[in-house]
Amino acid sequence: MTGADASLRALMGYCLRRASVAAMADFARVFARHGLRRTTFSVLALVVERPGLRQAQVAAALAIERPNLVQIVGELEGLGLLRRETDAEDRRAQALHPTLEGRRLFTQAMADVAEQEEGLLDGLTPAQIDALRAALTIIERNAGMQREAAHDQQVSRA
Amino acid sequence: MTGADASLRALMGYCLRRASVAAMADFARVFARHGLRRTTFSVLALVVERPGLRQAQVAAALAIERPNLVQIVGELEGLGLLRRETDAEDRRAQALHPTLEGRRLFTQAMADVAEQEEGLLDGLTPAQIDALRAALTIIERNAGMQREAAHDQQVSRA
DNA sequence: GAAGATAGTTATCAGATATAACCATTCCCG
DNA sequence: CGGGAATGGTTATATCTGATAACTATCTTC
Repeated sequence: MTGADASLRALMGYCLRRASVAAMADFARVFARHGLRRTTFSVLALVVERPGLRQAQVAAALAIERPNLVQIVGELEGLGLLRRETDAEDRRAQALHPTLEGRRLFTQAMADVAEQEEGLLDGLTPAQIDALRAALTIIERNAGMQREAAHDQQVSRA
Repeated sequence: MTGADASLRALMGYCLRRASVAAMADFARVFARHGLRRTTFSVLALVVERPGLRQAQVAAALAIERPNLVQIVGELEGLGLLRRETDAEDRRAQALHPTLEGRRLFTQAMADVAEQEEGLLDGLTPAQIDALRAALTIIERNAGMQREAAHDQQVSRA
């Protein structure tokens, strides 16, 4: 019963999702070892890289809906990995700053994640890896553009 | 605020997921135009390609849990796109056969999906596309192997 | 200063996926 | 042959993720 999904394998979307789901399952275990989830890891990464970012900016950068980010940031704050600070210039905004523990834990988690990635990319040359990243970026952009176009259509129809 | 996620972009897993999520959102709209969802489309594809497949075989091929497949097959059956037939050789098993309407609708849906894919892969050469598919296959396999290894560890620990 | 936009929050919901338990049937082996 | 283990399908349920609507507080604009 090998290759029953041959016709689906011809679709890049299918390959993309199967690879993504399989890879995410692996990463989830790595995140869990550090008490994180995929989303909390991503947010922490962003906050460590760019301290002072506001929640809305984090949400936009990671394509997370703001309401969902509230819970994620709350979890990270509860873990003592970051803290919310009301922005002095705009008292509506919450600027996010990593704690020392947040930076420390992120460094460790990122090292683990990188190691996991090595195993995931085993069998690919550096050139192939670069090409893969480039291709994925193009796909993401194309998808976004198609979605926008469809949305525009809807709007103009209205 | 462009490129706030630069350090995450260095992770292939991040690029993979962003691309996958964006692409799936597009495909979902295509599926919906035919009254399908991603999972029902996949199952229908398999049943059209390999009539007579049993549910457990479909579930294994698509990495869907059997309980979840029940609902999916039920939906397709309700739409009149396939029918369940108790297997003569094993009266526990349900062999799945596409209806004429099922084949017809799948052909149309697949054409639409293929067209969507073209747009998604815009800017990639055929060689790049082949390389991408190959890379995704390797990643999926690597991920599966790492998961198995981790699982084996757990088992031997028990 | 009023109207509208924006940041964060709350509550809620929809969807997909995973788990446990159950019945019917088949397989395997003593 | 008979009985226990394994398998196929099903049901019910839990979980987890992401999406939407509506609210408050604050800021912006005119």
